[in-house]
Amino acid sequence: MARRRDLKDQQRRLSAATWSVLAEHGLPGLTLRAVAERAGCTTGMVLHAFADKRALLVHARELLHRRTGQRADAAQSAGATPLDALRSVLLQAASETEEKREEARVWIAFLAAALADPALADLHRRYNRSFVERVRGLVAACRPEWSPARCAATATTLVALVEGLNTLAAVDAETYTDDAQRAAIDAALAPVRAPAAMNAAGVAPILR
Amino acid sequence: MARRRDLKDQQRRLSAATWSVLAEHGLPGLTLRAVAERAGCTTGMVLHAFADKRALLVHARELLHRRTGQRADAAQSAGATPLDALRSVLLQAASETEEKREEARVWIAFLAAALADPALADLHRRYNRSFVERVRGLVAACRPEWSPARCAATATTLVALVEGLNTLAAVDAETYTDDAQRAAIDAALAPVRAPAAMNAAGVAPILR
DNA sequence: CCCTTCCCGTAACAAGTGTTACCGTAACGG
DNA sequence: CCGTTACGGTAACACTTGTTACGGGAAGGG
Repeated sequence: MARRRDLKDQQRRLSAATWSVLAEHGLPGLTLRAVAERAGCTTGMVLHAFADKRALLVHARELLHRRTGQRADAAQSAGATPLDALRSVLLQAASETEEKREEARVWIAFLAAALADPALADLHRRYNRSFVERVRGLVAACRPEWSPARCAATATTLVALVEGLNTLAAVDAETYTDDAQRAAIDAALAPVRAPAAMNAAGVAPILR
Repeated sequence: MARRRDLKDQQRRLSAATWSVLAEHGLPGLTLRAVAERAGCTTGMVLHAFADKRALLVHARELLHRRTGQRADAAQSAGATPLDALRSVLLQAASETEEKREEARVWIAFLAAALADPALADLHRRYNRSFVERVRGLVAACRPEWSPARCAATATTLVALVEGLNTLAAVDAETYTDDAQRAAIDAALAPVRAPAAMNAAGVAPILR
């Protein structure tokens, strides 16, 4: 026995290198050699830590979800009221900072890769649904009188808005500034905030 | 002089083939040979119609925008009232049908390519801004009393929602059904529909 | 009918890809 | 202090990529 390695740590480091390459050179620039160089090793070492390029992508995708999930956990538990928690979770998931915008670029690259790789597509679906589920729970906590269907619909809407903001801010940060994103999220939260929504006639109905 | 060709038509056909390949095999599967095969010709012919692979991508992106723009024009002019027009434009831009979801996949692939190609990124920004501008005009027509800033903010929000719906529906059509998308858009249109929005305290302020 | 003129398919090219096998080497156990 | 063993770097592999050069052949004009 000699010279044991920390496989988990290597995989973590290589996943981080994958994010970095994706953020800088996009999906077409993601080669094993680029990842290796970014991680400060060789392609041989990469394929000793992962069986495949796909395995590397899958692991990097999983780790990205875990990271964003932990951040969402923190934001959620930091909110005093359910509404605060919901707002924090949504804002934190959007692209306020340049770092977040970089993460959005990585997310888009993974999404594009998922369109060609069923395994990645499965991950994307699972992770996005867990995010929707988180938001749905928070919406339900904010408005206990709402029907489950209405909570679910609101959650999918909010998630779509946030991911849309991320997607567009990744390429056009000028149009989708952090202020614009905050305003969009607050506007979308209005029905959750208000004691009752208004219909087209201006009458406030009781929605369940 | 002999044997003249219809260059424009060739380019159109090749752009269509590019969309088809992108929708089916994603960005990694977009090779000149795949495009040529889909178009029923050879790579030589492709590179006689376009100087470059990038030129092909740019042209295909431009044509995609023109097509969606024309569809938006039709939806817009079909609406009897400004609100109808706005709603039609947004719904038509979302992914109601499988054909639209395919288009969304193509859009995502172009977006991912834009993250590695400044020319495509420029196109993306320009096209997205023109869409925001279209929506902004319609919002202003719906609510003439709103300030330009409020119209603009509402427009960016609506566009982000629609593109988010497209993005998520492209991979998870089960969660983001056409009904869910319609509900999301209608919910987001509520403030435009209602004569006045409500603030957090439930009081209806006059917003300019 | 021939001849010119322009297409476009063929096929080669060099570069870069993921992947594999191999071997030097560094570190641990005795 | 040395031998063993796993680790990881080297380098080659087969393949695909975008791109280029060239030649056959079809269509039009005279």
